[in-house]
Amino acid sequence: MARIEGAHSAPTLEDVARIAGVSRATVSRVVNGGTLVAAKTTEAVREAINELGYHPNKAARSLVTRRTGVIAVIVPETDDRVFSDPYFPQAYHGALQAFIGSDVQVVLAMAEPGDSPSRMVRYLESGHVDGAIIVSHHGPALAQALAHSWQPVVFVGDPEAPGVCYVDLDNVEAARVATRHLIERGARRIATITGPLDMASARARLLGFQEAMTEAGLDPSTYVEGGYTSESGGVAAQLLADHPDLDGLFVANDLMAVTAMNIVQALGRRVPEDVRIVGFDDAAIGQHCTPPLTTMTNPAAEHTREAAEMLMELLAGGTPANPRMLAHSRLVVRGSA
Amino acid sequence: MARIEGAHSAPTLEDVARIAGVSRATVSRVVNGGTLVAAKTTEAVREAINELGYHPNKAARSLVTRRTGVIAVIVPETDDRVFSDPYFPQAYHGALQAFIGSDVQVVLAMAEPGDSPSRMVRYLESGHVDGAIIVSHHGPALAQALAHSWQPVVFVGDPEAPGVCYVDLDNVEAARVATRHLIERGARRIATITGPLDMASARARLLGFQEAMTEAGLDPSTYVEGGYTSESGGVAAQLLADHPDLDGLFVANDLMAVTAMNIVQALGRRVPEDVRIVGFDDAAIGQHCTPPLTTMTNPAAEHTREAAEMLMELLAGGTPANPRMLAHSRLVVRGSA
DNA sequence: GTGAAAGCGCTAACAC
DNA sequence: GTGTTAGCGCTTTCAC
Repeated sequence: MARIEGAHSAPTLEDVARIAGVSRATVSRVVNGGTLVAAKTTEAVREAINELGYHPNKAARSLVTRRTGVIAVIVPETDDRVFSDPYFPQAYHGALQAFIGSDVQVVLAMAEPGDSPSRMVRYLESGHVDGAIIVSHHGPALAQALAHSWQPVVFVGDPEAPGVCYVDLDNVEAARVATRHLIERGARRIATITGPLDMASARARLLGFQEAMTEAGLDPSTYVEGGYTSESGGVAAQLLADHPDLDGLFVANDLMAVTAMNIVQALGRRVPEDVRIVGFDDAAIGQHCTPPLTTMTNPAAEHTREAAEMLMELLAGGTPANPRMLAHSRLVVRGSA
Repeated sequence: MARIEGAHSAPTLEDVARIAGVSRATVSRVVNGGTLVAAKTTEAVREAINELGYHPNKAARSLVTRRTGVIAVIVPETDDRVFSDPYFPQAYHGALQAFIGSDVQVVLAMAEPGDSPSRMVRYLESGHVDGAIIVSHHGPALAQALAHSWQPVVFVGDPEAPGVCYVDLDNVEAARVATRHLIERGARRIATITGPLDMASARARLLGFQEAMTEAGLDPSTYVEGGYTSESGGVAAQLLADHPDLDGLFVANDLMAVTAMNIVQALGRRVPEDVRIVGFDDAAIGQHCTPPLTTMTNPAAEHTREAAEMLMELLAGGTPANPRMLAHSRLVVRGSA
């Protein structure tokens, strides 16, 4: 390696040690913790460090400690989706908060949904990160692959694989509440636009809808699958074409709900007079449409914060209580129902 | 995966070498490139690798190569801002594209604007990344600090520090074009809402506006500073209060422009009949408002893609042509002017 | 309280 | 073609 002497390579422990007149071991002690070292020695080392602008080499350190100090929030969605659904920033923010002050770095990794689980497992095992929080996974494949690995991983949302840590919301109950609200407001011919049915949350919300409908003696069979994206709310047109007498709509997230509402209105129905609509997630976008969207809260940041706690336990060698279910989602009544 | 040896530590080169009956060096050769190794040896090594589920240890590798294989897109803005302005996803996406297939990982790092430049320099020197693309910096402090470091870094937007690589748009010219369009459409009493004036792009757009106004013999002095955020478009109210006869408005980005348009309309003016508005960035949000927003394009993805190319040159030890100015911004005429 | 010394897993000369 | 041999910069027993 043609590393010319005199060329500025970063200062090492060795350099600091020489200048401070101590051994590498001592410098190392000062850098990590500083106890068990004489005050004046510490002082001398500190000075040398400043003088040199010394900075520990991460690679060398993590080679021996087997820790990188980085955890990832992994979102198996395309980046444009991650950036267009306000759920994700909230989720990311929660993880960030949990690690504030703890000098671990939190990176956001977006994976294409097409990516094989093995590609993600490989990423996790590649040594870039110490552990991960997985948000918005589709199907059990990834979790199953991870279950056999020894990677510290926590899912947000039911991983559908035994032994894998996760935190979740009671989506079934939340959907029931939303649907009952529609019914209370007088809706009878109610449909739901679901999320992608390869996601547990989407299926749970569908189930909750169906339970509430059945419980009220109404027909629970009308639903169409969406994709949690704004555009996929467009299936509302289809719904209305097939069921012109529709008078209630539970939409599995707000992004779709706003689109659906626009379509319903464009098709000449009034909201909420003709069609009542309840969304899910309590996204900001729902506050600014006309009428404002009635919705269910979905504390994404709390989820990831909780997941981060579990991950820290895992990282510390512990076995966190699993799963961790969050307090129920709340109904936010605004104008659309 | 037959992980024997009680304690499951990950398999190493050594393990592979032993099983394949070759030396560590040979395994290393196979792992990196594979040339200069006999076909059958390669084969044997490959088998051993699969059998063991071997995966190179990143820390060990980067300790010797002095490369991490990670580059960062650094955005010195709060995460909520990064997630609310569509400019950033585009910028990030461009960087991602540039590195497709090149097995370097691109991480998105958001730094609080309050962060001292030294904190960011420290991050860059910490060894987590090989280099960085800086997007949306405020003021020259960071670039100046970086200029004295030997970190490979490319800025998007004028760093205002000599010797620092960057790519930029001709914001002055773009603002001129936007302003002239307003004038052509009959506006005479025109104001501008600028971006944060600690950013070079904001000042350049202000300058372009003033030049175009002066050139047309109009009063160039009416402007108010915004923050490139949606809320900061609210300064339009102030502007209209102070200048009730305003008939044209150049807004330095679309987020602010849409807010400004709403306010203008709420205050009883028609757009574009009473007040003509031109925005900047060509964000999707501008297409969905009423009337659709006339705006200037801002190819964020191209910028970062270009920046990524420069960064690769830097990383390869080259000296890229600097700065790199992108093709001009284009006027997109829609309904608001 | 401090130093000496042994690696962590890998790459890259340099021999053969 | 392949093996041998030095380290990369750090942490961490284990003596002293």
